[in-house]
Formats: sequence, structure tokens, C-alpha cells
Amino acid sequence: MQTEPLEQFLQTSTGSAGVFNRIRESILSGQYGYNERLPSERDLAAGFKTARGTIRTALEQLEQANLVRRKFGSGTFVAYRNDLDREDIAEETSPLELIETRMAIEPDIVRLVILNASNRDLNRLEAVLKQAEGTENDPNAFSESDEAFHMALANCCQNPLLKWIYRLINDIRSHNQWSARKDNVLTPERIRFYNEDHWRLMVAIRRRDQNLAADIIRSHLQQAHRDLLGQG
Amino acid sequence: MQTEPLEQFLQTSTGSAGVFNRIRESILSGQYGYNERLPSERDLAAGFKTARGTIRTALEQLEQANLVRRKFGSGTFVAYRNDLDREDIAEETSPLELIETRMAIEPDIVRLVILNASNRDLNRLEAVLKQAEGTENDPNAFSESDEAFHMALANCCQNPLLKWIYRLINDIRSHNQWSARKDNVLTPERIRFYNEDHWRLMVAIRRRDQNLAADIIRSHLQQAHRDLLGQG
DNA sequence: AACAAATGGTATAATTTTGGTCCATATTAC
DNA sequence: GTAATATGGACCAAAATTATACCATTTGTT
Repeated sequence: MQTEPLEQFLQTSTGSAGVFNRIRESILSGQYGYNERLPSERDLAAGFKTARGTIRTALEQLEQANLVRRKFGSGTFVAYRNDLDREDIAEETSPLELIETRMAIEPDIVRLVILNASNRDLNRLEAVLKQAEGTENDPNAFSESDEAFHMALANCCQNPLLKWIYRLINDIRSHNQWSARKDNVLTPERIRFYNEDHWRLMVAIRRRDQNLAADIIRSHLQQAHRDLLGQG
Repeated sequence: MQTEPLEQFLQTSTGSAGVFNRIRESILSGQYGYNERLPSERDLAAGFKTARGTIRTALEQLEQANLVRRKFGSGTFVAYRNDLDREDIAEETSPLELIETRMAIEPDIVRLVILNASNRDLNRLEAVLKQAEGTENDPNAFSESDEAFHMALANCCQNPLLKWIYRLINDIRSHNQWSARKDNVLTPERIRFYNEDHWRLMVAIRRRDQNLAADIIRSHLQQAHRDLLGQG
């Protein structure tokens, strides 16, 4: 059992600590997938040109760190999950991370909309926006039409890959409800503000004013971010 | 202790787990379509040079994972509906649209990396970068390590949703090969330029200089965009 | 309708592989 | 020099793999 400080242990590159670090890095960097079987202790020993006992102490540390799981007579398996599927992502994504992701993508979507959208696209967009009116007192209804508007925006960017990605984001957005917060956050006043943002954005897009539109969508999402944090 | 890359001896997946992984990959990558029949257990055994029992345990796991469905006396059939959209998107997306999408997302990924990545993350990133050296004369090798670097970048942003999205983009990127262009575009000179960009980006990230890093990644992608259009 | 071939399902025993344990010795670190 | 760690070997017990043989169902042909 090692008695050094953890940091020192983690930086060591020789002996069992070194083996521990190398395998740990390989697992953490996603080089080896979940449930994949590591080579046998004897093969690892041969690979690292070290004794089996050394490998074993390293594997014991890895097991203690919940990075691997060892089965008697079977093998050593990766227990660290680093590639999540869609359901896992939907479950794991926090409201903040969702906003963060939208802030990364939506300004560029708006930019592309301005460059590529036809007038018919914009008319369709405006039609969606009109449906959002009169939802000041119904957070759920507003939430739905808000999603519809942003989705319609993505549909106008003329880039099928971006459209597809935004649909995935939107799916995750509707999967996570945080409805408890919704009633607190989406007051009639806030809903009016959001709707005004949408209309100002619509006008900027019609004027094909990239900078203004990008600013609006950015501040729109930053406002949503602040509202989420309860910083008014 | 041995200090060569682990990949050399850690990569092999053996036994039923190995068969499981390889068939699973074939299904997920669309090599076997929905409802398509896999080879018989005996044929698979011959193909994998292993016993039928081993194949059977692998198939049992695949069935448990709802990837295949086995019918007595009939055969083993793919039960995984390969996200039809995704295949279509991969087919439909043009190189330009791909770059466009990456330009929308990667600058923000870099921003988040600077805000959230630990030193250990950055060391891992640098390790990936080092593997890309000496690929000036091998466009395919460079292409692979370039994908690995940008993916590693996404892995450092600490936002699982963004990570996941970038993985999808990267999958589509490797799905579409446009290898015909690759040899024209990825000259030794260009590869050197790209690698220099990566290192400059790495330095900017280490200095936690958001603006510089964002500029570098943006110009990096714009250069790729120009190269694609042959306006070098 | 009857048959034959191919398929997945089951059972079993021998063999191989794998992790678990112990120990005497050598090496390394402090 | 002392304590901690690494080494190399032997053996154990659990699990997986292999190699057969045979059963039950489906499928296609005659």
C-alpha cells in the first residue's frame, strides 16, 4: 500500500504506479470502451515488461478507483463509461449545459439563416412566432411555442447537418422538463420579454443584419441563462 | 518498465467479448442493415476461427442488448434500427456544410475548454497532438490524427452534450471520405500548416487566452474551407 | 405431403485461460 | 542499513473455450 500523497502517486511513471497511470489514462481518454476486456495480467506483464505482481497492484488500484472490474477466471473489464448514448445524454444534461450548448450553436444558425433563408422561409418563421402570442399566462404553452420557434429557425439555415443537430438538442430540451422551475422562471413578464426578443430577432433577420441578429440571440440565451440561475 | 504506446498490446479484444464487440460495431456502423440476417453460428465460428459456443455467448449478449433477434431454425437477425436519419444525413452532408457546422461549434468548444479543462486534460490533449507529428507525407494518417485531436478537444470541454454532438459530427466526418480530394488538398506543406495551427492553438489554450484560441480555430477552419474550394 | 438441408437450442466433458494466493529473493528508495 | 517495493515462480480455483453430439424448428424442394 502506497503512503505518498495522491498527486505524487499520480505523476509517477515507474513501477506499479506507472502502470496504473498508463492504463488509467487509456481508459479515461476513451481509448478503451466500456466493458471492454483488458489483456490478461500475464499479457500485461509481458507488454509492460514487468512482473505480474506489479500489474496486479496496479489493477487493484484501478479497481479501487472504479475504473475496472475484475472477474475471477474471466478477466479484467473496463468499468468506466465515457461514451454515452442518447438516452444517457438526455438524462445527464443539466439545464445549464443545455443553454451552454445552445449558445454555442444558435448564433451561427441565425447567421446562416440570414445568409441562406428565402422569403418564404421567413414568412413561415413569422407564422410560428404569431402562434406564440397570448401565452403569457401559460408557461407550458409558451415553452412549446418557444421550442417551435427556435426549431423553425434551425430549419431555415439550409444546412441539413446543423438542422439535424439542432433537432437533437431540441429533443433533449423537451425531454428535460424541470417543470418545477418553469413556473418560477416563466412569469408573464418574462414570457413577454422573451417574445419581444423573438420579434426583434425576426426584424433583424428580415433586415439581413447579421451582427444585430447575433447579438439578440446571444443576449436572449444569456437572459435565459440568468433566469435559470435565479439572478433575475 | 515498458514505455511504448499501450495500443500495441492493449488493443486486442479476445474471446466472446471480442466477437461481441466486432459484431456490435458492424451493426452500429450499418454494415448489417435492419432485419438483415447474420451468418449462421457455424459460419461465424468458422469466420472468427473460434468455437460455436463462443459465438453463441456473444450472440446471447447481443440479443440481451437488443441488437439482434434470434429465431429458432431460421437465423439471427439485426434488431437495431440504424437511426435512419443519421445515415441519410451522413450521405446528404457536403464537405462545405460539414466545415460550416464545425465553424459554428468548435470555437465555442475551445472557449469552454479554456474555461473548464484541467491540466491533466491538457496534457492528454498534447499527447494526442504529439502523435500527429511526422505525418506530413501521409494524408490518411494525418487525417486520422487530426480527427483525434479535434475530438480530444471536444472531450475536454466538460459538457457531455457538446461532447456527444461533436462525436456525431466526427462520425459523419469520417463517414464521408472525399478521399479523392484528400490527396490534392493535404499536401505536405498544408499538413505542416495545419499541425502548426494545432500547436499554436495548444499554446493559446495553455495560456487560457480565449480570444487568441478562438481566432486560431476559426482561421484554421477557414483555411480548411478555402483549401476545400481550391482557393488555397 | 414428404423429405432434406440448414438453422438455432441444448448438453457434456476435456482443455485452456484467467484471476487469486503465497513465498523466497532481488531491487529500489529513503 | 532499513523498509518498502518489485520480481519470478509455483500452485489453486473459477470461468471461459473447445470439440462433439444430438434435438427442435424453419425453410425450400421434390
